Amino acid sequence: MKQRRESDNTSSVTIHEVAKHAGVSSMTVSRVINKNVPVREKLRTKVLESIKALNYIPNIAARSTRSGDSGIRIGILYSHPSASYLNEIMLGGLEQASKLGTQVLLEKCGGLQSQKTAVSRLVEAGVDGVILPPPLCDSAPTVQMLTREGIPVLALATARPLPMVSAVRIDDFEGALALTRHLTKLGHKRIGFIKGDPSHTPTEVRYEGFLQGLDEADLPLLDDLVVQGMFTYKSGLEAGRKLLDREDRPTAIFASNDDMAAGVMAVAHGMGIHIPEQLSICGFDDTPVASTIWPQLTTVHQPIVAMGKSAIATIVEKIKEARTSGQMGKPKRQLMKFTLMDRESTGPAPHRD
Amino acid sequence: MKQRRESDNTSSVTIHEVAKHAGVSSMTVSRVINKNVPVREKLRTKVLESIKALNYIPNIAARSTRSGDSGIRIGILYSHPSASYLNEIMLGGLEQASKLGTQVLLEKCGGLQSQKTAVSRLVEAGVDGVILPPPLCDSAPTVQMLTREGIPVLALATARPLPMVSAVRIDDFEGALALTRHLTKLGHKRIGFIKGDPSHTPTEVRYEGFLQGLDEADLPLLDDLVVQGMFTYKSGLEAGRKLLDREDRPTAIFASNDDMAAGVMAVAHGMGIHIPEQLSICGFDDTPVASTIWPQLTTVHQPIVAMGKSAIATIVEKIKEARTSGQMGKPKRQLMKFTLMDRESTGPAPHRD
DNA sequence: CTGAAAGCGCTTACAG
DNA sequence: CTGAAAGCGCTTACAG
Repeated sequence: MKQRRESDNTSSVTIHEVAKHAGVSSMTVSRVINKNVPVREKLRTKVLESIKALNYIPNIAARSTRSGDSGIRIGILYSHPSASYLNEIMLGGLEQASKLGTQVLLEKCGGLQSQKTAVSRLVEAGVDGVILPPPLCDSAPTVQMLTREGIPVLALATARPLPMVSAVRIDDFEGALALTRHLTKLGHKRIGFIKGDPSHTPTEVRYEGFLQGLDEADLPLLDDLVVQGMFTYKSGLEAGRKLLDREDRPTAIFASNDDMAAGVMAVAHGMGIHIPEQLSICGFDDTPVASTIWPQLTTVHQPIVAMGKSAIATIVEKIKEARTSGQMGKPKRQLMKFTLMDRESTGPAPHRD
Repeated sequence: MKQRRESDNTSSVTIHEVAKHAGVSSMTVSRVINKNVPVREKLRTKVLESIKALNYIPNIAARSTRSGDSGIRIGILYSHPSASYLNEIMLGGLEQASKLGTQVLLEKCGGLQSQKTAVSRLVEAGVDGVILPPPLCDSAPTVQMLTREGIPVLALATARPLPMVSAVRIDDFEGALALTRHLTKLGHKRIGFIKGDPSHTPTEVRYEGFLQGLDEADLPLLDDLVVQGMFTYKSGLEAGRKLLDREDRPTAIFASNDDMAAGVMAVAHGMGIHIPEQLSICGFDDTPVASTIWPQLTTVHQPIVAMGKSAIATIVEKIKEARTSGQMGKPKRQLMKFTLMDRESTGPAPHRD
């Protein structure tokens, strides 16, 4: 283990000390750090060595004062504080914001009236852009209020972005399709499906992905195996009972999110149905509950933290663009990669009795 | 709704513009913003008005360059990345760090060997302090490696802080006691208890709180109703079966954390036991699963986000103190308030048959 | 209690 | 490709 630097209890290494050590100007060090500018290879190497030798890490706060990002204020307007994805969005958002030196304002709201108030507060606070996590990401009135004020809006994790808004999201259709293929490849033919809250855009899109998956495998849609849910654990419990408490129950159930899948699993546990031997279950989102329960849930992972980061980065770009060009411009759309998490809650279809 | 400022697409309001507007110097504005310094009431009012009129918000990044916090680097060393509390710790930590302009380095590790490597990396990166979330908060070897390097350590959410480390935590004993009182007041006399992982300090302390609660209610400890768990959902499932699959089952079960409580609940659902009418269940921590499952779980809320914030603030103070005095000094200990979340999983004890 | 000056660590803009 | 100067928005340290 290395010795601590003597100077440690006074302050950190600055760019100037690195410059001195490397025998160049601070500007050259700055250029090396910030990549994208050409520096002669010889100098670059020397600087890099000095950085290592002195254990230099750039002071982000100082950087952002000058680079212009630091004046930017982003609002995050949310309406569903208990949702487990919200923490992760904030986590990614704050991390990115601190990198950019951007400020973040959190604003909570409930119904439509309170959305108006919340938007006013954000406008008064002078935000330069607003990020809308689900379910607000699909709220036309909110988007309209913001847009009318000339404030760029970014919808996070929506399945179908509204016309004028930027968006960071995954392809819900492809995600559901991948999950369905996973089940059909395991030999499942009787697959139950639990829909989500009809007012959320991913609900329909995920269902469409499921249908496509059945189609590809030449499987018919079994109407009575499609049940309406509300994205809640409790609705999963109820849907699970409907699907499992029958003679010809499905060999697999695709719940439109993890919470509902967890509900189904509790019902199955209760009926003494072994998972995955007798029943495969999968969810969607890969929220914390997916790896809490047993067996752990096969699901589609949304990279929420990364999406939170990207949301900040994207809207900051949008804002700077607008400042430069003086007009709103086209919305930015970012599609993130999802991951199929093949865990223990799915397995080969049981043999016919 | 207010009109957007004309200047909005160029930049934010600065302290100087406020000063001009109020007819004072920037220093006076700075003093008003930063509270703790005396300013004549008349001037203060004028400044406050100007701040409001111009909609001024201080630029945190700029502030921290000068105020000295900005050079500080804090490491967060964690070993259990999937734990649901980790996100919240990070959330609070990053938020506070961005306020202070402090930088945060995340470092992940596994077993003891990898802890050594991780500590080396943090030391090389020149961190000025390290925060240890559970379960590393109780790892004597890790603490020792860090302390030997002269780096202040802060243990987060430990039940019993090691000698030389600072700590931010709740009182696990009082929390468990409050929960037990809640149950005994509801008339429960046969209360099952599921212990946590024996290697974590909260395990024993929560158990002691439970014992104290029984004692206060003049209830005997029923040995066969105390079951060992491991803080996992699966261990809760197994413990739940042990406790419920018997003639004289308890009327209430106190699981040492929420994940295990969720496991017990799944077992109860499976056996057709109604909650809370026939069985009360409570957990500990108030992690996301507590409000996901149904019925929602009565539990003890740890203010994790606030604890993450406080951890950064506390260790930054510690570091500045050490820089000033030139020596380590006493560890700082911060006790946060917990909240008893009385939800739907607990109710009056059922009548004797 | 108030202010003018200097400086935090970095980057932008201007020269070469 | 490289550097000297100026400046980001704020606070510290020094005068009054």
